[in-house]
Amino acid sequence: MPNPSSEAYLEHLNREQREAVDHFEGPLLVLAGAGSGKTRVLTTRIAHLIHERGVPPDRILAVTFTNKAAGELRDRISSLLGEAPKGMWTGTFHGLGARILRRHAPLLGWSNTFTIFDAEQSLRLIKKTTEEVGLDTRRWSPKAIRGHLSSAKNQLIGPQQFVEENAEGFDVFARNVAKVYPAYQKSLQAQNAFDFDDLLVKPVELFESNAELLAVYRSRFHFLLVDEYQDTNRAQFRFVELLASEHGNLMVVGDDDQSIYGWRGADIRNILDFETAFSGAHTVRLEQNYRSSAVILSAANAVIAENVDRKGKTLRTDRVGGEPITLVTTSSETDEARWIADEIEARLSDGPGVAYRDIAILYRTNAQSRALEDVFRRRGLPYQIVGGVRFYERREIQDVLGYLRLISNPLDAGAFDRVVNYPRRGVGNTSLERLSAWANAEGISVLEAAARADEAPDVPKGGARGLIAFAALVQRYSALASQRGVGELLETLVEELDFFGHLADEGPEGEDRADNVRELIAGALDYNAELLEDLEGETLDHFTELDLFLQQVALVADVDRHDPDAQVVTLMTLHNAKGLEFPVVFISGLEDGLFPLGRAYDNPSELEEERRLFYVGITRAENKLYLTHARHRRRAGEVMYGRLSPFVDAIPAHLVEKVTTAVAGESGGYPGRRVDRPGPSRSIDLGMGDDDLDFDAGLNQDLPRFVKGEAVLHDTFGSGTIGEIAGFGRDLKVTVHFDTVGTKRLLVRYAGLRRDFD
DNA sequence: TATTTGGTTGTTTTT
DNA sequence: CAACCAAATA
Repeated sequence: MPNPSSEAYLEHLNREQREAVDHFEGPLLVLAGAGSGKTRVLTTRIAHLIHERGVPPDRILAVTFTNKAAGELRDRISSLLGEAPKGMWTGTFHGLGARILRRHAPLLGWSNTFTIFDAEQSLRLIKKTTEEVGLDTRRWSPKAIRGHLSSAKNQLIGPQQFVEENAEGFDVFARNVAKVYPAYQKSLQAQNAFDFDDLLVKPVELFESNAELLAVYRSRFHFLLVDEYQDTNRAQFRFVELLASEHGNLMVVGDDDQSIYGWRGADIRNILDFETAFSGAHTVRLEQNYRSSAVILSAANAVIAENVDRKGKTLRTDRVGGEPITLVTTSSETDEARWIADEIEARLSDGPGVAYRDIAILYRTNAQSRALEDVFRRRGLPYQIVGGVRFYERREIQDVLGYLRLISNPLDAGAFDRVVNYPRRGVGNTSLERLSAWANAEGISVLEAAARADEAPDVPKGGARGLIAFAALVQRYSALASQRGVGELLETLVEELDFFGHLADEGPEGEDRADNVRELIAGALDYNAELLEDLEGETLDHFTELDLFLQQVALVADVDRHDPDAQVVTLMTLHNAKGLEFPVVFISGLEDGLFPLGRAYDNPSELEEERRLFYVGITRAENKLYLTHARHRRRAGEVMYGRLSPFVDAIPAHLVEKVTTAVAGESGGYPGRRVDRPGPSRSIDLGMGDDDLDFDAGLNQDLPRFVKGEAVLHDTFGSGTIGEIAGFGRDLKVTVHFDTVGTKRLLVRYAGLRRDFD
């Protein structure tokens, strides 16, 4: 958008958008359909508040769903205004919570330099706590306990209340959680740590118990804006309510049809009941879509219309027609991946217009990325995976971060356990157990105890030596942390510990791990603390750059690391795709049981949430949508057979063009209709029916024919060459010399061999 | 104390 | 088919 001198920017808005932007005081609900320009509305309204209404930027608080969105919001407002909105707070609920707690944690009994435990760390602590209260962690899975704890927290149920309600209840599981919860919370505090959920819960607690402080924040933030409001949970609602109920200057933007976080406590009623919660609310509906083709939009509308629990709206577009949606039947996940790769290559070589970065492949579960990744890697197709095995959760990264955490927070027991014997210092379990017993008896932290390990009774000599050296190292770096930047600190540390040397000893994987550590160091060197706390230097003084770096590490999401400008294809889960858009989108794995997941059938509202997720996926696409499914797929080590997802049935047949891959067409099973792959840029006129998917493939029952010396691919054994051929028909056997796993004799019928064209 | 092994477990989705 | 963990060993 241009940089306007006065109200020029309003001209780029449609009537409804303008209405929202013009709204000044009082509650406002913006029901914004997918692709309806809500980000533009949000940014323009903030700019408008500042520029036209004279609201000082530091009176504004804007909550976004990701850190990246917060950054973009800031940038766009800056370019509208011609200067940065100084003093405006933007961030995720978690980020803002952390920011508030950084200032006031002492009021709650934590210190300002608290650590944020990520999901991994809280899981470890939960496990430890569960054991300590005498429960068997095999019977009571820490993950399940974490889930319950998290949902309790998200409903603002504290340990005390939870115990009151569940300790005597009939639900055994809840009774056990009631044992763990208070102990867990106590341990967090003892380590001066908050978990993710605390970042939402504790600020609420702070405000509820401290009227003066609440008053300060209420007047500080005279205007609140919340994006993706449909995905807020109870704690987030309360946070917003506390700040906004008095002045009522609250704008929320959301789409009930895109609510996909019910499983983590998001309450769709927050948006459905907004008008009752904030009386006098004004509502604006944005139903004009500027993103997708008419074909894609009709499909999206048809899919979401099947849901019952919704406010109901229909997206419109001025665009007409568009490329048909391509529905692809493939044989297996590898076949699916291969077809997708072929299609991408075909589209790209077809001419200009589409680039790698215009393409996204979406899936329901992270595990599905593997098959795609394998094929892409072999083909040399550039890609980036968002999510999955998270960068910061990788073992080697956790090891390095463990040191940093301990250096930053000497009370962090989890970090201590993690790194005390890595690299090896001769400190084993016996040493640690005796040490921690002694630490408890003395009432000192494990790190202090380690420093004086020679005073502790029965700690083996070798162990004690290692412990003392370890503690000395940590203390030395703690002192260093206030003088050096994180990057430098990290470089020195990795050097001193000879991290790369140890990784190299681990074999080929070590090289990848070393690369990851290098990337982390590069990130740390790049890190600039001033950017994080873009204002209000007062808080900066209390913390080392290391503290702030660790906070940032804990709060960045996978999507935040997504680079939309990189010339690569993007692979991610549908959840991560929320809020993004791509000219070309593949939604893969559309099998009944996978998407929707089988267990969603237990509960109508879960099924509706899955359908919303599908809707979110469809509406990410601007020009072309592919839906792919595989007849069978390996899941958790087992072969799963799945019919086409029933979600696809809702899409009117005339919008869809069906394709079956060569492999799927030949390999028997459920023969489908074969259609040649359409030219990439063909456009259909809407209205031509083409419905029959069924059985006319009887002639293709025979198996693929192989010749001696031919290159073939096997799902698990990889590539190889055909040797002897024996038998015929159903009993056709071949000997295959595989490149990596040697020679195998296989029954062609079961082997799923494919010709290797690469 | 360190390493190996065998068994178990699990796949939704994430800040 | 993994990754992860507890128990058995060197």
